[in-house]
Amino acid sequence: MPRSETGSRDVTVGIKEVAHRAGVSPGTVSNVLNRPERVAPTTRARVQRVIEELGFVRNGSASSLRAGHGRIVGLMLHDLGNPFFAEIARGVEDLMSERDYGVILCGSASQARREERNMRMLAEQQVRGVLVTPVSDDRGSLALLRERGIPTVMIDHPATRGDQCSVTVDDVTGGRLAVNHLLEQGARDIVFLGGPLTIRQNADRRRGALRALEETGTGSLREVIVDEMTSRAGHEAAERLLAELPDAVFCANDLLAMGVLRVFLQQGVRVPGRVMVVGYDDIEYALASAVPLTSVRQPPCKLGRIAAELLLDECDNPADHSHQQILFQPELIVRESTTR
Amino acid sequence: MPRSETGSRDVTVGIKEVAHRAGVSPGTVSNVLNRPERVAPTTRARVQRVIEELGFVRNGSASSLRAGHGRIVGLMLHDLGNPFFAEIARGVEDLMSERDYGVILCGSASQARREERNMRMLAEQQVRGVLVTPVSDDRGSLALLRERGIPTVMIDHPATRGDQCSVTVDDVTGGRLAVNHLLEQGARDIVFLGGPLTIRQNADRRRGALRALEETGTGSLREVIVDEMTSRAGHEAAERLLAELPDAVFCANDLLAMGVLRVFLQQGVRVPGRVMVVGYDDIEYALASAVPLTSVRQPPCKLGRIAAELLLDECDNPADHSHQQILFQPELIVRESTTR
DNA sequence: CGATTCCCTTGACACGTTTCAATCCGGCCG
DNA sequence: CGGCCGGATTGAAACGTGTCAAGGGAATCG
Repeated sequence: MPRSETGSRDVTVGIKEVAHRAGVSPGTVSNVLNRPERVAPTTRARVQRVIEELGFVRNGSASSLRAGHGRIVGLMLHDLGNPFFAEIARGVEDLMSERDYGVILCGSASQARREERNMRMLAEQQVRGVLVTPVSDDRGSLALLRERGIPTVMIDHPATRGDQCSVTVDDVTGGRLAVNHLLEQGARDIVFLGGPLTIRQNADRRRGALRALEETGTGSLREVIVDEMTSRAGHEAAERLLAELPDAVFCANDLLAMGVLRVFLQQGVRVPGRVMVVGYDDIEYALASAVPLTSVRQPPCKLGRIAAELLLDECDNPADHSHQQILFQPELIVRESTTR
Repeated sequence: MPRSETGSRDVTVGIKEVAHRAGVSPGTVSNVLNRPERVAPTTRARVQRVIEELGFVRNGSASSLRAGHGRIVGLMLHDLGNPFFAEIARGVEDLMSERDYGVILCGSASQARREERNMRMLAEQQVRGVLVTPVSDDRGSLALLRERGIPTVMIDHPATRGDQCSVTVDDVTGGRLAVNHLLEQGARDIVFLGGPLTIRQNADRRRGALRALEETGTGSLREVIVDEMTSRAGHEAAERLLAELPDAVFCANDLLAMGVLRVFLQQGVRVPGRVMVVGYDDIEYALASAVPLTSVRQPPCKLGRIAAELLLDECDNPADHSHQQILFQPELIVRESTTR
């Protein structure tokens, strides 16, 4: 039976069927879809009407198979539960949606193994490019992509080589701002509470903190390293801190800080009266928390959007694309949690 | 020049190259990838070693083209910036990652037009199925998918017909719980603050609120409807409420509630002393907010995970899959914002 | 020893699109 | 009037994999 005798929609309409109905060749239909300017206006209109009538939807798999890549990019983030990363995702999704690209979302949970597995999956999907907040510096899983000529943009991690773009916020400065502020407020015994130092953000924020101490020649830094950067982890770390309270806690992100804050308040430790707390990221909820949180602000949505723009630029103009390392400066937002 | 004479990896290694090197036919390699049990152990091992050596990565486009679908599902949510939806995304991504599926993430911004455009994109990508928190009831864009035989699971929206699964939380009960509690606490002049009533969640939560009033025969409900369900919108709505303060505000989600809370506290309106505030979703930050927020708890991560399981079940056992409508009961978490 | 069975393996085709060289046609110039 | 040019269209050849009917070989059974 010949397919689609009636005008009704059919699951299986392809470019051929459209071509047949419009009285043109498949090649012309393809041109209408991909380079409309090469098709005569009247023909184009006729084809488009048939497409509409039949409810034709292009088969993306066939398209990417033939073209070598599709209109899809990958986005790999540490933790979707963290509003900071969720905002990055929103920024990316926004721009990609405008440009008619799809986004495959992956969480690495900061584990190199998961990162690598997801990278393989993205490579399989023939993504056009990948945006990633990498787990570590060893460009292991990134190599997998570059081997295959898939452009990569790093978010929140500076590119160490000149062969790719990156969009970063200066974490050393961020750490320095935070600890300088604490020192100015009179804190001396300061705790750095962060995730594994193999993750660059933690290492840099800690380094910034140390630098602030060096520069001023005052104060000392204790370090508490936890596995995850969640409020639960902050909660547990704070309980251990109760035994020997510092003057201030500098947390490597706001989730940790909120966990710390909760324990302190529950236990009657006055914040900032007894201990000051600083967070990082300035997520929306830092402002609204029990004691409004002093935090280092980063612009996550912008980070995502700009990274997405760089990636698409590299995809669309591979010839005259120049790799850029964009560095934002963080901003310290002072609130009650550090002002006595 | 014959390709890949050396042992080094090559971007263009395909199933044929692997087959050649392993001394088998392409069909066998395909079997190793897709139905390993049909291949003799020694052959399988040999092929797998060559795959490893060559760094072969299967071309997903070719695979989906031939098979009719790939290992990718779509996930469409209202708003990635809302932690409630971010948690759903995390639940979905978690399970899909375990099962080696990829997730294409889309935001609808609660707009039917964006929803439909994204649905088309997902259809083009030949996704295996779609998880969606639909914008409205008119199954317009869902029809696009079902026409093409793409399974759909609705999250946080009951299926009106029996041809699909859904995972929902009982929003009417949620609204009733919240307002009952407010009435018990002595509130009479109550404001319902929510997004457009065309979005089912808002309509149901409001309906639950009304039902609570009917059942007890006390109190009255004013309604304030805003466009977006963000803390900014809550902020603006609260400023308008200042002119005529109610006894309590029942917010259709926590973001709104946090916006309201901020304005009240800034303006010296005591919470709960002068006005009580209830939120919805019980996001992580509701607990940590300036006045810990009474809220209606829903299990977003579980919602996402279970929806994902239902979808994969439908994909893998289309024959004996029975469509299920799973309904969770919400739970009222009482905190300071409503306890005088 | 031959027949039968059961696994493994093979090889060619089809999936729907893009691409590109070839063709066609109408108009313009000499 | 003939030749030429340039834009519009054509048609067939890939792209890399999955599928399935058919082939092959070893072991088992009569």
